[in-house]
Amino acid sequence: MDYSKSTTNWLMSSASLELELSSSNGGSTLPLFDDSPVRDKSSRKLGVQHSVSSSIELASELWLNKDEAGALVEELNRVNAENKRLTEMLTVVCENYNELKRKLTDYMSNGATSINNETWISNPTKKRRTENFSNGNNKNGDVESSSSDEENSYGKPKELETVKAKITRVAVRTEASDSSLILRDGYQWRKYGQKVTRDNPCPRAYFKCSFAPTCPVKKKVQRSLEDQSMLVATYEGEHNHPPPVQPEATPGSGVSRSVAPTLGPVPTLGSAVPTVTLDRTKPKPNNIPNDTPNPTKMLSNTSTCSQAQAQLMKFNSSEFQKFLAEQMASSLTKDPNFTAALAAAMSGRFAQRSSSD
DNA sequence: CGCTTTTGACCGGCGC
DNA sequence: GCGCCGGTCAAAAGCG
Repeated sequence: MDYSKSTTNWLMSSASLELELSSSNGGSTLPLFDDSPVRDKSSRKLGVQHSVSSSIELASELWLNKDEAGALVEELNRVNAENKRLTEMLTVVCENYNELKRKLTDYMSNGATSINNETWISNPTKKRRTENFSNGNNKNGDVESSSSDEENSYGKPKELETVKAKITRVAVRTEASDSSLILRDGYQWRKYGQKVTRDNPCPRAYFKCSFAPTCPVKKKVQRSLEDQSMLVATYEGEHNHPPPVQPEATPGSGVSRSVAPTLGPVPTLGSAVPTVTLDRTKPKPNNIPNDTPNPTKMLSNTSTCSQAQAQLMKFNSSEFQKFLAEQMASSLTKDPNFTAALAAAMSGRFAQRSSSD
């Protein structure tokens, strides 16, 4: 499990941060993150330079009025300068990210052992392999080696699965008074069952991803045995669709669906089942919607990681949130489709005005 | 009316 | 083979 990649994916997807980090005069590419996934180069050639030059040509083609074209050029230059400023900000964020990643790697290699919730329950009579929903604590220390297809005892014939289901686990702290088993992670889930299991008196709820009809991802949610304010969710499989763009706004609004904080793609399971702990009891910082992915939460493990958390507090700042919003706006200005649509709309207005004059 | 949740029944794996 | 157990199904109920 690579927490840094999850964070990277979140950063890349949640705020349209696919920026071409080229300076306005040079165009040298600055890598976003050390481990940024390899992307189609052609899809990244969307710098402001392209927008400016093509827009100027477009403007000169569309309008003969030099004043208006000049105003447009001026505006584009302003956007260009803003983009440069944002690029610098993003560079700082990237540096912080890389530093944080390095510290996290050190931390993981030094003290934090992999958390594996998949255990053999020490039962003298039964050796049935069970899950431990008690918040990732391995009671007997007997760690089973990886086997991510543990949940194949379904009632229906197994589908032709050549790839083993990816399993990951997320622990979420909820209000003590909150007895529901709804865990909002940005996806839409359909509950299809609930069971009381032998090792935990709290019922376990079973969910299927309902955002896409063919999505195979399932989720099990159960309260922790030790700390019943902790909800432990186990995700199985990988979403075959992008996360919903609009997470559900408020709990309890409209149809009661289980929509969870966007945790990004279900992380790949290595030899250990990771546990990510979210704390939903704390107040939301700075206008962050309830279901907005939060890098701090995403990287907070069940073990304390004060150094990493301190670093990640930067991501939580209002400045960073503002920065994300600005990046989205910036991404729009760099989209050639958006530019063309804007030009078409403006040309329509100018044509309308000139005809009315 | 359509969708979701609830809940008892059913199925298959596993241990004895 | 039997019983236990986790996981799933599907009819009924609930809800907007």
